[in-house]
Amino acid sequence: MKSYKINIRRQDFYEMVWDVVRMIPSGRVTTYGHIAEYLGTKRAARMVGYAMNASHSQPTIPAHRVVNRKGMLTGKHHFGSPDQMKKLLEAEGVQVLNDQVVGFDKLLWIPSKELL
DNA sequence: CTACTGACTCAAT
DNA sequence: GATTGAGCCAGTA
Repeated sequence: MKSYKINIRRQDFYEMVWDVVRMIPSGRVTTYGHIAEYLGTKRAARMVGYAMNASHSQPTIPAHRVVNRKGMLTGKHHFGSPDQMKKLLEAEGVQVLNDQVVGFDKLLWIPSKELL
């Protein structure tokens, strides 16, 4: 694990986000806000989503495991197909109902707590 | 350089 | 409790 929280300003923001997302265990999900918080800037939740948009070049980024704080699949439309995200989640054992993660509170994976 | 936008979140009404 | 407005940072026009 790298020591973040200090170099955060812009340069490797995307890389850090990607690293965190890559660490998300299969069958678990996390939120933009938690990732941003882990990176130090809690208010950079939007940037996390922005980084996700740039993760298209990074096939190893399970962006489907990243949802908003309510567990809603807000970014599903940015996948190839709107059903892609749901499909990927279900393939990992995550139930998705009405664009929302079922049992989101249980499946929530917080980097700063789970990873430590 | 200023303005607008966005896979977000929080606070106030 | 649902809806609305403002704050936030980075990228693009």
